[in-house]
Amino acid sequence: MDADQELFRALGDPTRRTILVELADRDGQTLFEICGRLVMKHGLTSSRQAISQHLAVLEQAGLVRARRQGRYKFRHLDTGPLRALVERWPIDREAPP
Amino acid sequence: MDADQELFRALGDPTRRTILVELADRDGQTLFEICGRLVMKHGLTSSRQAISQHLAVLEQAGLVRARRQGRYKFRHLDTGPLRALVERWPIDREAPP
DNA sequence: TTGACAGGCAAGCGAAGACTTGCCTTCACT
DNA sequence: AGTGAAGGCAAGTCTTCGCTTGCCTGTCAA
Repeated sequence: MDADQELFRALGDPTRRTILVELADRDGQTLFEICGRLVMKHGLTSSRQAISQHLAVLEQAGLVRARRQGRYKFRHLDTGPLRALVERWPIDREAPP
Repeated sequence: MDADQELFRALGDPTRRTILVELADRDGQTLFEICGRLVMKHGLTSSRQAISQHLAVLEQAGLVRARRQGRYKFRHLDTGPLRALVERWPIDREAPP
Protein backbone atom coordinates (compact mmCIF):
# COMPACT_ATOMS: atom_id res chain seq x y z
CA MET A 1 0.00 0.00 0.00
CA ASP A 2 1.41 3.43 -0.82
CA ALA A 3 2.40 5.91 1.85
CA ASP A 4 -0.42 8.39 1.28
CA GLN A 5 -2.96 5.65 1.53
CA GLU A 6 -1.50 4.39 4.79
CA LEU A 7 -1.61 7.89 6.18
CA PHE A 8 -5.23 8.48 5.25
CA ARG A 9 -6.26 5.06 6.44
CA ALA A 10 -4.53 5.60 9.76
CA LEU A 11 -6.33 8.92 10.20
CA GLY A 12 -9.65 7.38 9.22
CA ASP A 13 -10.27 5.78 12.59
CA PRO A 14 -11.54 7.98 15.43
CA THR A 15 -9.77 5.97 18.12
CA ARG A 16 -6.48 6.43 16.31
CA ARG A 17 -7.03 10.15 16.01
CA THR A 18 -7.74 10.29 19.73
CA ILE A 19 -4.47 8.50 20.37
CA LEU A 20 -2.68 11.13 18.32
CA VAL A 21 -4.36 13.88 20.29
CA GLU A 22 -3.29 12.29 23.55
CA LEU A 23 0.27 11.90 22.33
CA ALA A 24 0.24 15.53 21.32
CA ASP A 25 -0.91 16.40 24.82
CA ARG A 26 1.86 14.37 26.40
CA ASP A 27 4.56 12.87 24.24
CA GLY A 28 6.39 9.63 25.00
CA GLN A 29 3.71 7.55 26.66
CA THR A 30 3.65 3.81 27.18
CA LEU A 31 0.87 1.56 25.95
CA PHE A 32 -0.72 1.37 29.39
CA GLU A 33 -0.60 5.12 29.85
CA ILE A 34 -2.35 5.61 26.55
CA CYS A 35 -4.98 3.01 27.45
CA GLY A 36 -5.60 4.79 30.74
CA ARG A 37 -6.04 8.13 29.07
CA LEU A 38 -8.46 6.77 26.48
CA VAL A 39 -10.60 5.32 29.24
CA MET A 40 -10.41 8.27 31.61
CA LYS A 41 -10.61 11.23 29.29
CA HIS A 42 -12.63 9.77 26.41
CA GLY A 43 -14.68 6.95 27.84
CA LEU A 44 -13.30 4.43 25.38
CA THR A 45 -13.46 0.82 26.49
CA SER A 46 -11.05 -0.72 24.02
CA SER A 47 -8.78 -3.46 25.27
CA ARG A 48 -5.02 -3.18 25.54
CA GLN A 49 -4.52 -5.32 22.45
CA ALA A 50 -6.88 -3.18 20.41
CA ILE A 51 -4.88 -0.07 21.28
CA SER A 52 -1.66 -1.92 20.54
CA GLN A 53 -2.92 -2.74 17.08
CA HIS A 54 -3.98 0.85 16.53
CA LEU A 55 -0.48 1.95 17.51
CA ALA A 56 0.98 -0.48 14.99
CA VAL A 57 -1.11 1.12 12.26
CA LEU A 58 -0.02 4.59 13.32
CA GLU A 59 3.60 3.46 13.37
CA GLN A 60 3.27 1.95 9.93
CA ALA A 61 1.95 5.28 8.69
CA GLY A 62 4.92 7.08 10.23
CA LEU A 63 2.78 9.10 12.60
CA VAL A 64 4.16 7.44 15.73
CA ARG A 65 7.70 6.38 16.53
CA ALA A 66 8.54 3.96 19.32
CA ARG A 67 11.56 3.93 21.61
CA ARG A 68 12.32 0.85 23.66
CA GLN A 69 13.78 1.31 27.12
CA GLY A 70 13.95 -1.67 29.40
CA ARG A 71 10.54 -3.21 29.59
CA TYR A 72 8.89 0.04 28.57
CA LYS A 73 8.21 1.22 25.06
CA PHE A 74 7.60 4.92 24.76
CA ARG A 75 5.54 6.19 21.88
CA HIS A 76 6.38 9.50 20.30
CA LEU A 77 4.27 11.56 17.96
CA ASP A 78 5.78 12.44 14.60
CA THR A 79 3.96 15.33 12.96
CA GLY A 80 6.19 15.21 9.90
CA PRO A 81 3.86 13.14 7.70
CA LEU A 82 0.95 15.42 8.56
CA ARG A 83 2.89 18.54 7.71
CA ALA A 84 4.11 17.00 4.49
CA LEU A 85 0.57 15.98 3.66
CA VAL A 86 -0.98 19.44 3.92
CA GLU A 87 1.91 20.83 1.88
CA ARG A 88 1.57 18.30 -0.89
CA TRP A 89 -2.17 17.73 -1.13
CA PRO A 90 -3.06 19.49 -4.37
CA ILE A 91 -6.76 20.07 -3.81
CA ASP A 92 -6.42 22.66 -1.16
CA ARG A 93 -4.63 25.20 -3.30
CA GLU A 94 -5.53 28.03 -5.59
CA ALA A 95 -5.54 27.36 -9.29
CA PRO A 96 -2.72 29.12 -11.16
CA PRO A 97 -3.95 32.46 -12.66
CA MET B 1 -21.31 9.94 12.55
CA ASP B 2 -19.57 13.19 13.32
CA ALA B 3 -18.38 15.54 10.59
CA ASP B 4 -14.65 15.02 11.12
CA GLN B 5 -15.09 11.30 10.87
CA GLU B 6 -17.04 11.56 7.63
CA LEU B 7 -14.32 13.76 6.20
CA PHE B 8 -11.49 11.43 7.11
CA ARG B 9 -13.40 8.40 5.97
CA ALA B 10 -14.18 10.04 2.64
CA LEU B 11 -10.51 10.86 2.14
CA GLY B 12 -9.47 7.36 3.10
CA ASP B 13 -10.31 5.83 -0.25
CA PRO B 14 -7.88 6.34 -3.14
CA THR B 15 -10.62 6.31 -5.77
CA ARG B 16 -12.42 9.10 -3.93
CA ARG B 17 -9.24 11.14 -3.70
CA THR B 18 -8.76 10.69 -7.44
CA ILE B 19 -12.29 11.96 -8.01
CA LEU B 20 -11.44 15.05 -5.99
CA VAL B 21 -8.31 15.61 -8.06
CA GLU B 22 -10.32 15.33 -11.27
CA LEU B 23 -12.93 17.73 -9.99
CA ALA B 24 -10.15 20.14 -9.07
CA ASP B 25 -8.86 19.84 -12.62
CA ARG B 26 -12.27 20.54 -14.11
CA ASP B 27 -15.12 21.60 -11.88
CA GLY B 28 -18.77 20.84 -12.53
CA GLN B 29 -18.62 17.44 -14.17
CA THR B 30 -21.39 14.92 -14.58
CA LEU B 31 -21.21 11.35 -13.32
CA PHE B 32 -20.39 10.00 -16.79
CA GLU B 33 -17.67 12.56 -17.36
CA ILE B 34 -16.05 11.59 -14.09
CA CYS B 35 -16.28 7.92 -14.97
CA GLY B 36 -14.64 8.60 -18.31
CA ARG B 37 -11.78 10.50 -16.74
CA LEU B 38 -11.13 7.80 -14.17
CA VAL B 39 -10.90 5.23 -16.93
CA MET B 40 -8.87 7.33 -19.35
CA LYS B 41 -6.45 9.14 -17.10
CA HIS B 42 -6.14 6.67 -14.22
CA GLY B 43 -6.93 3.26 -15.62
CA LEU B 44 -9.66 2.63 -13.07
CA THR B 45 -12.32 0.15 -14.07
CA SER B 46 -14.99 0.98 -11.54
CA SER B 47 -18.57 0.85 -12.66
CA ARG B 48 -20.87 3.83 -12.88
CA GLN B 49 -22.68 2.79 -9.72
CA ALA B 50 -19.47 2.44 -7.79
CA ILE B 51 -18.49 5.99 -8.71
CA SER B 52 -21.98 7.18 -7.88
CA GLN B 53 -21.65 5.72 -4.41
CA HIS B 54 -18.25 7.31 -3.98
CA LEU B 55 -19.76 10.64 -4.93
CA ALA B 56 -22.49 10.14 -2.35
CA VAL B 57 -19.84 9.64 0.33
CA LEU B 58 -17.99 12.75 -0.81
CA GLU B 59 -21.22 14.72 -0.81
CA GLN B 60 -22.06 13.51 2.67
CA ALA B 61 -18.65 14.72 3.81
CA GLY B 62 -19.30 18.12 2.27
CA LEU B 63 -16.42 17.84 -0.17
CA VAL B 64 -18.66 17.77 -3.23
CA ARG B 65 -21.80 19.72 -3.96
CA ALA B 66 -24.26 18.74 -6.68
CA ARG B 67 -26.35 20.97 -8.92
CA ARG B 68 -29.23 19.46 -10.86
CA GLN B 69 -29.99 20.83 -14.30
CA GLY B 70 -32.42 18.93 -16.43
CA ARG B 71 -31.29 15.38 -16.65
CA TYR B 72 -27.74 16.32 -15.79
CA LYS B 73 -26.27 16.62 -12.33
CA PHE B 74 -23.10 18.64 -12.15
CA ARG B 75 -20.68 17.95 -9.33
CA HIS B 76 -18.70 20.78 -7.83
CA LEU B 77 -15.70 20.55 -5.57
CA ASP B 78 -15.94 22.29 -2.21
CA THR B 79 -12.53 22.83 -0.68
CA GLY B 80 -14.03 24.44 2.41
CA PRO B 81 -13.99 21.34 4.61
CA LEU B 82 -10.37 20.64 3.67
CA ARG B 83 -9.28 24.16 4.48
CA ALA B 84 -11.19 24.09 7.73
CA LEU B 85 -9.62 20.77 8.56
CA VAL B 86 -6.01 21.85 8.24
CA GLU B 87 -6.83 24.97 10.27
CA ARG B 88 -8.53 23.08 13.05
CA TRP B 89 -6.57 19.86 13.30
CA PRO B 90 -4.65 20.35 16.54
CA ILE B 91 -1.82 17.91 15.98
CA ASP B 92 -0.13 19.82 13.25
CA ARG B 93 0.62 22.89 15.33
CA GLU B 94 3.32 24.13 17.62
CA ALA B 95 2.74 23.84 21.32
CA PRO B 96 2.13 27.22 23.00
CA PRO B 97 5.37 28.52 24.58
C1' DT C 1 -44.98 9.00 -27.81
C1' DT C 2 -41.42 6.23 -27.71
C1' DG C 3 -36.77 5.32 -27.32
C1' DA C 4 -32.33 6.64 -25.49
C1' DC C 5 -29.70 8.82 -22.07
C1' DA C 6 -28.41 10.47 -17.14
C1' DG C 7 -28.99 9.02 -12.82
C1' DG C 8 -31.01 6.57 -8.49
C1' DC C 9 -32.39 2.62 -5.25
C1' DA C 10 -31.69 -1.56 -2.94
C1' DA C 11 -30.30 -6.22 -2.07
C1' DG C 12 -26.40 -9.17 -1.91
C1' DC C 13 -21.47 -10.68 -1.95
C1' DG C 14 -16.58 -10.86 -0.85
C1' DA C 15 -12.75 -8.68 1.25
C1' DA C 16 -10.78 -5.78 4.66
C1' DG C 17 -10.83 -3.96 9.19
C1' DA C 18 -11.67 -3.53 14.36
C1' DC C 19 -11.77 -6.14 18.24
C1' DT C 20 -11.45 -10.19 21.39
C1' DT C 21 -9.30 -14.29 23.46
C1' DG C 22 -5.53 -16.94 24.85
C1' DC C 23 -0.88 -17.72 25.27
C1' DC C 24 4.01 -16.38 25.05
C1' DT C 25 8.34 -13.35 25.73
C1' DT C 26 11.06 -10.10 28.16
C1' DC C 27 12.43 -7.30 31.84
C1' DA C 28 12.70 -5.66 36.74
C1' DC C 29 12.69 -6.38 41.45
C1' DT C 30 12.91 -9.15 45.71
C1' DA D 1 15.02 -18.54 41.17
C1' DG D 2 10.53 -16.71 40.84
C1' DT D 3 6.79 -13.45 40.58
C1' DG D 4 4.46 -9.67 38.52
C1' DA D 5 4.33 -6.06 35.07
C1' DA D 6 4.77 -4.35 30.03
C1' DG D 7 4.27 -5.84 25.73
C1' DG D 8 3.87 -9.09 21.52
C1' DC D 9 1.77 -12.82 18.46
C1' DA D 10 -1.76 -15.29 16.25
C1' DA D 11 -6.16 -17.20 15.39
C1' DG D 12 -11.08 -16.32 15.36
C1' DT D 13 -15.36 -13.32 15.28
C1' DC D 14 -18.10 -9.77 13.71
C1' DT D 15 -18.83 -5.55 11.46
C1' DT D 16 -18.06 -2.29 7.79
C1' DC D 17 -16.93 -1.19 3.14
C1' DG D 18 -16.49 -1.27 -1.80
C1' DC D 19 -18.54 -3.16 -5.54
C1' DT D 20 -21.80 -5.66 -8.48
C1' DT D 21 -26.39 -6.83 -10.29
C1' DG D 22 -30.87 -5.74 -11.48
C1' DC D 23 -34.46 -2.77 -11.87
C1' DC D 24 -36.66 1.81 -11.54
C1' DT D 25 -37.31 7.19 -12.30
C1' DG D 26 -36.99 11.24 -14.79
C1' DT D 27 -35.65 14.06 -18.92
C1' DC D 28 -34.73 15.20 -23.65
C1' DA D 29 -35.13 14.46 -28.70
C1' DA D 30 -36.85 12.35 -32.93
